[in-house]
Amino acid sequence: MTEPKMELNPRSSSILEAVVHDHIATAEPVGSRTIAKKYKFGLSPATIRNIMADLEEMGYLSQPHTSAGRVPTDRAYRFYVNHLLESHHFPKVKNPVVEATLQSIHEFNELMKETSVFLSQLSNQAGIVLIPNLKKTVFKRIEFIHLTGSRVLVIFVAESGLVHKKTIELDRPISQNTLEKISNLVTEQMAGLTLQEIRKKLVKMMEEEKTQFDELLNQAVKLSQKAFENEEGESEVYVRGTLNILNQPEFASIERMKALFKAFEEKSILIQILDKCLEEDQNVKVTIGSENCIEEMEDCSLVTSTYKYGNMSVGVLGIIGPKRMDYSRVIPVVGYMAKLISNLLTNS
Amino acid sequence: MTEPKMELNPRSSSILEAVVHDHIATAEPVGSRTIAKKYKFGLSPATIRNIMADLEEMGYLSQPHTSAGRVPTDRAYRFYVNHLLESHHFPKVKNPVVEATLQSIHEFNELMKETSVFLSQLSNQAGIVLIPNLKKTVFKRIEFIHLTGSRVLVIFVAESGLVHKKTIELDRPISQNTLEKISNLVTEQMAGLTLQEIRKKLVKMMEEEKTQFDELLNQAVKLSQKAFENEEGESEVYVRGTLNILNQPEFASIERMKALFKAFEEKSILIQILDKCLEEDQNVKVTIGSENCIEEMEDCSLVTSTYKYGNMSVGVLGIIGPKRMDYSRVIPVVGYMAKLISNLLTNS
DNA sequence: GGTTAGCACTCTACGAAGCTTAGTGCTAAA
DNA sequence: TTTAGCACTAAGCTTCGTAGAGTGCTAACC
Repeated sequence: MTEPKMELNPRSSSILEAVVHDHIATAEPVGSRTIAKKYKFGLSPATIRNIMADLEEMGYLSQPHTSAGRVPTDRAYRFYVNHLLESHHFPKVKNPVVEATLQSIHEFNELMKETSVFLSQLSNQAGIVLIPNLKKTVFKRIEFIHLTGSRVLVIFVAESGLVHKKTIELDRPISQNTLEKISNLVTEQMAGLTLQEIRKKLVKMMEEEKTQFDELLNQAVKLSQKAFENEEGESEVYVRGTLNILNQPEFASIERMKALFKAFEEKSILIQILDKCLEEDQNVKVTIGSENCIEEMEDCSLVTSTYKYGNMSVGVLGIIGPKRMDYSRVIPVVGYMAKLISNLLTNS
Repeated sequence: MTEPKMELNPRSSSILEAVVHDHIATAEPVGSRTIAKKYKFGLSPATIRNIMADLEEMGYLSQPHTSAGRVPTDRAYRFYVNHLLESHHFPKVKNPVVEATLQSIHEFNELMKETSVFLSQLSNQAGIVLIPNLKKTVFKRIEFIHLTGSRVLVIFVAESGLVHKKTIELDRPISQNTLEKISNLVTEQMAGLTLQEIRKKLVKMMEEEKTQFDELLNQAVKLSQKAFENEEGESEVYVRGTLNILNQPEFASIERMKALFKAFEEKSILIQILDKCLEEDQNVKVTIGSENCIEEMEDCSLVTSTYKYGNMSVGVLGIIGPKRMDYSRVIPVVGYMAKLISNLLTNS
């Protein structure tokens, strides 16, 4: 579906807005009489019927059945979001409690978990946060800690405050003392680099190491290799407040619900969608219904925004709810939270 | 409700078993005709009706309405689990794929997450795992790592392999170098102790420190205090495979579902129940319906077992599903997984 | 005395019929 | 171009009747 060539004239556009607006409020198909009564266009139901018939022909509205009112299509929501919502009419969002609470959390993952909770509470939808994966990370420290036997815990600390841990298994035990030296050595070499740069550097170090044999360096390279292998893909996502969605009338049917919860349980689906948002890196992005290409979620919309560490977008946060959501309330919430988190990450 | 004084005679008992068995299989109220036909007692429906009426009087069966068949009560399930299931008839559970997969996971939390997935898959119910909290932990290393400014990452490593992290904020920055020394000092002092013992030791060290002033020791004590404060209560629980429960006919009603998912989202409810299981520390424990005292879960049963590190029970794993579940299949699964995890934790 | 056949009774589930209601499309007049 | 009017449609609700499953009770049977 492409945008229709034919422009909507102002009157049709207003009617469409009214239909979308009313449907968002009531969750019911909207009839011509309702529009005529509630919204003072000075037109009779008959006229509005004609216009609605036109809008249906153009693909903006559809009828569940012959004698029902009209329901907005995905295209209608898209038009509504792109052309009818005016950002200067958005309510200002500012919540001191949220700000204070988030400021008091020092642990990165805790911060993000709490963020997803607030997103869901402020929007009355489900809140989602995609945690930065290591690809986007500039490392600050790499720490090796001895566990049991030849098992070693690796702690990655990113400049952004993100902490990631991993366990690796060696051929033979290494003492905590040596591990400390290695930690410092590796950190010295790798601090300030991204995963990709570290990979390159590792190759280079291996070659150097061949010429000038150094036991410690040798071990350091080996450990780093184990530490950094298989570490690109891992993304994590927090979803909170899914109950909010359950309360929406459109998910009263068990089958819909199941499909949706399947998508939530299979986090990989969500990650896939959110990764796409991260790549596109828009301010606040709205993905409506089937635009997200996941069958289970064709009744849902996402409102997302990337959040930044410094100048780099490192993750995505937002909300997920039925297509029929109050975009004018939700969009500023997501924008607000993204800015808030970006500030918190960058200035701390 | 206490156990009834009056013993069930063998015939009533068999009939009760048949009713429970059939209801588990069909999810429908069970009538006298069904029992007479499917289970060859050599009795007519009328006789069975009489017996079922007796069983109802004794509180083992109930009727949804006058002309429906009978449904087992909680007491019936309890009797079934306690007296009618014979563990030597349980199917043997052994799954090489599960064993191999779990063996290959080195990270504690990953291991537990995967365990909850396997629990759900093997039982066709929702799998749950309660992670050990620090109360039950014997510490092995405590590591302080410098983050940004005066922020310090604390890594707790338990003997069991459990790794817990936390961020603390100091009055003023401390260099990584000093932190390393403090890490070693604190580890030296605290290794092998439990949280409670560490608390005691900290008080003692504070007093000592007053008499013989030592800058490093001073800092170490301060950091430890911050690290160990507010760390008792935190429990974590993994729930996987909730979709399995959605497919059970008794949760076809939206309202039931919502109640259940509310309980799942509010992890604190689950933690409360599981903590109780941990205290009681039975082998495999079955909690039926209203026995768990949580209104939202009165249609559910839990089958749980503690898992051990060495001789100490440190956590709980199990499954959660409708009361009407196949206990004879589920109980051995939980037992198997508990043993498997205990072995993995202890011998590694 | 326990067991069973028979029968009246009860309640639910299901479907058809009928009514109401919301909303449409079309036509003809303003 | 707009509007009033009207015929039409489909869904939802209610009512009613029926079929079916299952019970409890009684009386007969072994």
